[in-house]
Amino acid sequence: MEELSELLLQRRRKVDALWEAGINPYPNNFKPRHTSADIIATYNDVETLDASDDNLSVAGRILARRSFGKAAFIQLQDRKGRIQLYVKKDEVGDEAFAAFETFDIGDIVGAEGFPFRTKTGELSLHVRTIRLLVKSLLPLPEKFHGLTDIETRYRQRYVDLIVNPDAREIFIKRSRIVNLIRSFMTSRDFLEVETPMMHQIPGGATARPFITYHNTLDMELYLRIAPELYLKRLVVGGLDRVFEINRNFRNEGISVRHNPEFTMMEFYQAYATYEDLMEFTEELFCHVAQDLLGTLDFTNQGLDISFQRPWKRLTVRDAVLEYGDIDARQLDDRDLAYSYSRSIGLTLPEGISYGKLLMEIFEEVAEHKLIQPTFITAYPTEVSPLSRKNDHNPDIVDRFELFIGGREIANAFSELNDPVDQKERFLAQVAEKDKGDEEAHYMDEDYVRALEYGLPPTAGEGIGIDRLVMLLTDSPSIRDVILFPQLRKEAK
RNA sequence: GGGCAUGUAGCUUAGUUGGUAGAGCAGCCGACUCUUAAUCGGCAGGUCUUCGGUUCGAAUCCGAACAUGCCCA
Repeated sequence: MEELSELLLQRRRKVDALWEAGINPYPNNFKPRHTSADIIATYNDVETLDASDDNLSVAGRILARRSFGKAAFIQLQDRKGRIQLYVKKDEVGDEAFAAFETFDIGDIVGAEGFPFRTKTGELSLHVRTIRLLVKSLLPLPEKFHGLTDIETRYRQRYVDLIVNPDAREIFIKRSRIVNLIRSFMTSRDFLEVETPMMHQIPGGATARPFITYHNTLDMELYLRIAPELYLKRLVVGGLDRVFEINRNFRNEGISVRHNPEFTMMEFYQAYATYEDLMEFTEELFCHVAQDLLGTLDFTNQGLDISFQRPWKRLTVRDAVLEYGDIDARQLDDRDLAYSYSRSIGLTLPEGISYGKLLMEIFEEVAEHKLIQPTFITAYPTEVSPLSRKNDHNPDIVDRFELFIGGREIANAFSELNDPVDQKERFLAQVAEKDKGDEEAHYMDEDYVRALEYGLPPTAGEGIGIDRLVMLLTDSPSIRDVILFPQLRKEAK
């Protein structure tokens, strides 16, 4: 038997009393014809409301209540916002008013009435009828401070959404951002597709996968770490421009920038290069920012950020030279570069390859300083097993990553479409895996077979949607832009 | 995985040197027909995250566990 506090028992007794009086506390026969925003939009600028005999109806949750014996104001919240209701005993009748007096903050009600302005000028609904639609059993957080405990905000996001308008606003903006991206892609003649989330061979990224199991097929499956290899199979199949906005899963640490499942848009365009995608990315991001924020200049965590084009472009090497305390002669010499890595506090394996060493140094000295949008190019071939080698220098690939606010936001490259080269790169990855690198790529024979049929020259890109939303909503943690972020089991 | 911090009523919190927990909001009862954190009077609400230790005595000191946050890996 669950022990309930007096507070909770009181609410349950109210429900029992309703059932005993023959009243269903959870009816579903009220259809609101208006929202709070409809009413404000229609009447806010109307001078004289007294003569209005419009009959409006709204439904929503009671957030606050100010009673005066035979009349009361309540604040109602619906999906569009909040509106004040004025309930007067003379207007609704003795019986309905008596019922109204039992309503609690948190209850959901339906009301009909006419618009009017209070003495202080607030547009409100003068209620003719009001009734209970849902009896709430749990008390809401207090009205002034709201819910601030961050753990409860994540665990009980439904409460957060009720009482914190800022939280609601972030998720409304998130939806708009995704819609803007989708319509932009569609307007450029990209086809939206859905590829498998459960992979027999996890591929397309350097990451550890989650493993699951299919009973009937009696086999292990991996939650996808990226859709890349499937999307490129579609380009082989003649779907020359495709995109997918969906979840990826990576079995790695959790931080303010990482959630085990996160949303990525990947897209592939045949007959394009990674340089074309830099232009494309600038256009896409500017389109989204302009529509969402009305500007290309905004702040993120106290930093001024500008999307004004063109965006800076730097090679990995030049970024290290610009932001690190090392000159070209040292950086280009493997042993001197290794010494430098030690001097800045990195402890890397003695035998680390030059490419990996360069990337470690880049991440340490440059990444967090890339505040304004910056395309970093010329990645080492060995850390880019799916990218096309540069025509003039086979040690680097035609790839960029986009950094904004010190965070990686996107990753793109001209695709490796030489099946022989691809097979060799997979074999190199398998060798790394055999040496104990759990993040190294798996061999995917079918993907190589697809390339043997011929992948058109193509460029592709992945954009981290959660991080983009963080950027555009000025959110400090990825958990602020994911409705239900991953947490440990709740303590009892 | 490591370091630091936090955990008190439904929510937001106070709690001094160790002496058996105090408030605001929410709730309940009462008054009030234009409030905006409404106001006024009264009442009730606590296994101080959990387990163990020190002590005559622990919310407070010590240890461990659990959860969360930040930083690092």
